[in-house]
Amino acid sequence: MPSVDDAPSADMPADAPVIVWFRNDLRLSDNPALSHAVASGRPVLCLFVHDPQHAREHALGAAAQWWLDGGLRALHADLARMGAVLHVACGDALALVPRMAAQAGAAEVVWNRRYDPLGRETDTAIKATLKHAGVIAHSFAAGVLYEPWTVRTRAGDAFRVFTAWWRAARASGEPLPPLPAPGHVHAAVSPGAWEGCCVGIDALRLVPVSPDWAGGLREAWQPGEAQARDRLHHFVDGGLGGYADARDRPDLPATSRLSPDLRFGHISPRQAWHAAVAAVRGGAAGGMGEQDLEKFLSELGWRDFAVSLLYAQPELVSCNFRTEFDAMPWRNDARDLCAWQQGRTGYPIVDAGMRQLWRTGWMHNRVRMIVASFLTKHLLCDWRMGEAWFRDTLVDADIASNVINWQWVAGCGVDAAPYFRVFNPVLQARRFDPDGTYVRRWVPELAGVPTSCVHAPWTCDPAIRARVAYPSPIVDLQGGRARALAAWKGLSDAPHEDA
DNA sequence: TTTACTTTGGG
DNA sequence: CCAAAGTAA
Repeated sequence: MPSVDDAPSADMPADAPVIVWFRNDLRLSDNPALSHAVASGRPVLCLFVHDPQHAREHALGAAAQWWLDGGLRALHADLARMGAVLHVACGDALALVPRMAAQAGAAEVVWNRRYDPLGRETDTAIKATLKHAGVIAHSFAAGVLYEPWTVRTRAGDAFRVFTAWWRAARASGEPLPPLPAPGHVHAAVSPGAWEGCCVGIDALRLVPVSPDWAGGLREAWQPGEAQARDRLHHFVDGGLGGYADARDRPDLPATSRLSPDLRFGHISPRQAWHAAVAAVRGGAAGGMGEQDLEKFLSELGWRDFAVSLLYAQPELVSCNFRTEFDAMPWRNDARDLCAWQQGRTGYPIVDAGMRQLWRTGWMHNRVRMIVASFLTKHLLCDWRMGEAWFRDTLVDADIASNVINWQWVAGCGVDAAPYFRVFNPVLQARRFDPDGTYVRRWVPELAGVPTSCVHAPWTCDPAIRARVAYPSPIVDLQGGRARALAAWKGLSDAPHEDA
């Protein structure tokens, strides 16, 4: 998998094109595959392949498809400014990419690596097919700070604990400085034979039409590399002041909001890393923001850690890391799940988060943990149900982060200790949304409720309650917690490795 | 990346 | 009485 030097096709004419196959790297800067293609001196063909079947079965939910539409349009426009064209095909990449390479008489196909199980399988097969056909296939590292196989224990195993993994990763050196965007792309003439399979972005039908539920997404986001760069600079320009603490506050604009940009590669984690380091260490603040910087870098690290765990164990997309959880007596109550999805649980912080997700395709990180704990603990719903909902509704939905973090919250993942993570949604809300600003923003029914009871409206004065149309709690917190701990204890009685 | 319950010590 | 600190799960 690490970069391979393939037999050079010396017999290829000098004007045989290079195909840059874009996937989760919709950007021009710090794009090693694109830079390699430009540096080769050959004419360049830029290609994106959408596989609806693959997308349906694997992690490209409806909200992420909406983002992809905007991301492709932005990349198309950015490439056009460089003098190049983004060719958009629709179908099975395994069949299309080798065929299109042959039709174009391509000397080389290049891409930036992906690490999810299905992506790896597809890319390995395509690489073999291309090589067999005498076309050079070359892949690059661009989507992570540290590729999964580069961080290993002394015994050569994968790490299972973040802090140990992070120490080893950082000891392997600083991530490479980002590459500049090419100044100009020498585009190849579009092969006539590509007409048949290149359909254009509209034809992918990535955007919802009837009903058009994406209004909230359009208000909240503008996909694209330029917008990602703006978000990054807006975030780091303040020197990350207070990030370490304020990042937990959903009522404050303290997080980077870069998750969808990283998911689709409008920005690379290396760019985020180096921009943050430069802003803090280069700034006048001296060592002041060091703690905030470390916190932000470690959040980038968590993203890589999830990738490396899934790389080591692809079955974690659907199997419990701790197999004793296979016996968990999930209730999976359909009405509970529905109330959770729609933000009608009667717990304001949970409902606010779920409504923010539905409306904007994104949820604050702290609130993600609260709603996930509530679903898997208090409602005793299988984490896979929550994972599927997040996958379909988050614009930043990423297989590795999604499954690893859901397993972590549910207690069946690495670094698990289930009883540590029964979040009390009322206490969490009081601590991290002390004025109720976040809750009132997303649950407008509670706008007139005083702060003293906004996170637990059933405790309000009856006169206030009577004026507020807001559901009663669907589960008792104490009872739900006790039920979850009892279910977990039932598993613990069975033999397992550690506590 | 927690909670809930107990103990302690100051008022 | 209450907050802070300790601790078990």
